[in-house]
Amino acid sequence: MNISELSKQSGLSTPTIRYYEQIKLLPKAKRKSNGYREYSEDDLKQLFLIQQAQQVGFSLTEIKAFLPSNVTNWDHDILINILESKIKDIEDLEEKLAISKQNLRMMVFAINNKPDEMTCEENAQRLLNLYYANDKV
Amino acid sequence: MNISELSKQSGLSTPTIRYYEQIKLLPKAKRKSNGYREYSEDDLKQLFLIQQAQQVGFSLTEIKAFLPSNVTNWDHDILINILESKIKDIEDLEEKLAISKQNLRMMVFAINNKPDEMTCEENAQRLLNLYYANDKV
DNA sequence: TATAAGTCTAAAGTCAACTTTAATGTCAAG
DNA sequence: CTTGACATTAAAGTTGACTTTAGACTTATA
Repeated sequence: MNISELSKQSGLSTPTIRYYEQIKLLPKAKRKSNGYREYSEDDLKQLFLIQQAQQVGFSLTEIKAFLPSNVTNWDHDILINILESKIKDIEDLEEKLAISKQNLRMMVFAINNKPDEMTCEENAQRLLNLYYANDKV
Repeated sequence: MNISELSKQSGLSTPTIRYYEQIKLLPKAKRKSNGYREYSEDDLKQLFLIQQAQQVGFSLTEIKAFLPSNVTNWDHDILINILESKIKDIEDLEEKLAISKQNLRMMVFAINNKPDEMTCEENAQRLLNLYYANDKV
């Protein structure tokens, strides 16, 4: 398929796809006789993979390290270590998310239950303290 | 406390703290007679709050919107909506994290269980397909 | 066959989130 | 009373991840 088709299917713009090739996040694309890039389903899969990793907070440089295509030459033990440290990163992030969610819920609660005689400023102070109390847990 | 003390306790550099003031993520700091900024525990709490929100993927602009200090003038219903949409964002992210973790685990598994007769290239292809299969679930 | 739509490249521009630089002022220790 | 650590500002520079621009070529449509 042409680049615009890959763009449509992946949801990434054509310049982004070319940019990914440039920074070696995608292999150099095969070219048709006219010079146009030619893509396969595998490229599409790889773009999905990249987007997914990106959404959970990995930088493009980090992603490069564990793309299957880059993985083939690697020492298996090192690779497994990288992967497991990524899993650990995700688990750390999951914990942080849980805390943040808790904080946001507390905020909603505090706003819904502001004592009538409290000013907005006092309530803001109260919120900050609620947050902080939770951070320390 | 002085800016360097706040820096130490918050883990943010002093230029970052000044930058946050500039973009109004922190209120204009009180000044001592010599012009030095003077900070309180509340500022520290706010910096922790900011860092936490940032770690879970909110931009500084987004964070500004739901800082207690900016929240005081807001319409409660709008604010509650913002907060609940943030909670929703976190829950979406949690789902993505779970999928990614699953994918990474699959990758570890695939690497540990590469059939002996398979080349690295074939295994890379196999990995990509495993990922993709999982994305589609 | 002209015109629009798609592709190419290289290079420059953008935006967020900082960091660095430069020039100057203040304070604490020897 | 000077030296070194800390403070101030405004402005410029950096990095990551793209996007936009410009000029040229190709392909599909009226």
